[in-house]
Amino acid sequence: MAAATKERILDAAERLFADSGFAATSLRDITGEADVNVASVNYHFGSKEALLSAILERRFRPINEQRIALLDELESRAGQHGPALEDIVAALVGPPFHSWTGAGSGGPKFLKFIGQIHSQADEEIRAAFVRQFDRVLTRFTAAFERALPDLDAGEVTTRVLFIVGAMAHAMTWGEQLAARGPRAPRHSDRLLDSLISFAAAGMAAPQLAALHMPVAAEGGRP
Amino acid sequence: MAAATKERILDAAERLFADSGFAATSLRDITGEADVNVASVNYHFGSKEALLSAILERRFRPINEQRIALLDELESRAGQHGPALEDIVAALVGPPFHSWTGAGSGGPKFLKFIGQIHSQADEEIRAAFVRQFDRVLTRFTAAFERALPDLDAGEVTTRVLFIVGAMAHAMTWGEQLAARGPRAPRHSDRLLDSLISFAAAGMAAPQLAALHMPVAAEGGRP
DNA sequence: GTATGATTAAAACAAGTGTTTGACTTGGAA
DNA sequence: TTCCAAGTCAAACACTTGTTTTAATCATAC
Repeated sequence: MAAATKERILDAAERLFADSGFAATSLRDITGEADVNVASVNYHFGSKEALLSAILERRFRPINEQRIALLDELESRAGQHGPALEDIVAALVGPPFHSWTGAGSGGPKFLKFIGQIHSQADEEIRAAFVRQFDRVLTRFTAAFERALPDLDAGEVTTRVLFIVGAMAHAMTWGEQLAARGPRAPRHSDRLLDSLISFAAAGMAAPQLAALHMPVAAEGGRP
Repeated sequence: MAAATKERILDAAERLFADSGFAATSLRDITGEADVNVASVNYHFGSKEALLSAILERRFRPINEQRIALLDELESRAGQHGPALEDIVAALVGPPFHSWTGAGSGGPKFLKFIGQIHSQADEEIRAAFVRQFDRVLTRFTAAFERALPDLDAGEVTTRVLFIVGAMAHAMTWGEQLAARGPRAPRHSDRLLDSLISFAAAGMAAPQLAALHMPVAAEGGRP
């Protein structure tokens, strides 16, 4: 019964964190939903924060490993010019989406949870998350830099940030806006296709060469 | 002294909400930072939730009004084809950025606060925010639809969602990633320029006509 | 001057927080 | 059967939460 309890807590917590956020969800909300005793969270995980870490570990590790595996494969197949832009984008944003319909589990709530986490500003949560994501960001930034030699490094990082934000936002709000009738945004596979084509085009946009401040902005930033 | 207290509370709360989120920030954190009594929040605003509403009101109303005013002006100037894509994008994402350096106030923290709010999944907060933003979303979706007649309506809504997400994410995380040395993302004016050119290019991306599932996906979705 | 209404202050409120305790129940191994 | 570690449970822990109360203070009009 031990494993069952742990899993039940993880599932319930993930669901509730997705809906209400980390701080606004109490342990009693979680244990109530999971139908277990309050003390079991601290028995199995140690603390509420550690529970969050466990969720991150369970879900994001496979996702980030898949991202990097996909990128590895793309780069080994590609010629000296590196993989195509769309493929890099797909390797970056695809895994979180596929964890939806993927075998193990997840469910729509997990997409919302990803969106939540990506935008949680709490220092501790952010630290735990950045630790997981940093290697991915570095690898993909490098890949994009090779595919887009006209952009300088800072611009590439900025645009990767845009892509991740677009993804997270769509995940968090997609459900809510699905009620917009004919103007409702797509979701699932179609949403992923939209995101990939949007992000690839955005990535490939020409870099404006200091349009508004032609000279003053050229100096190094402290 | 009354006005001073109210303003001090608003400023402190905005700053702290930006850093830690709504739920994780206590009234005592706020009143401590603002150097006022705990009771003054409930005296001046009525409740913690109402304080958040007051912040939204103070900041987002002018921003959303400016967005729509800019769009009005663009459309009155433009020919029958409507305004240019970049201009629409700029009218959408410019105002929140300019509230940074703009007269009244704001400060960098306000950008982070916007990012927070845009991604808060709490039902009450979201409701208050959507109320403010819905008109903007409708107007801009219509403008984009006219500028991009090849996209269907749902796709336009989806991409507006992407843009808002990219903006919010950059605002929330930009500060954190500014320490990335040569690969640091830009911020302020440069960040806005990057966002506009990224978003306009993404908006103009060709719509994939059900690439991966040519037939099966054509049926209506339940 | 006093009276008056608005603002501030200290203290207390009940409810909820994450966490810990210690007794109780299990399921197998010896 | 006896034993023991693993797990569960109700209860309590100390503390924080948003809110309210009541008294003190303030500015200002009379």
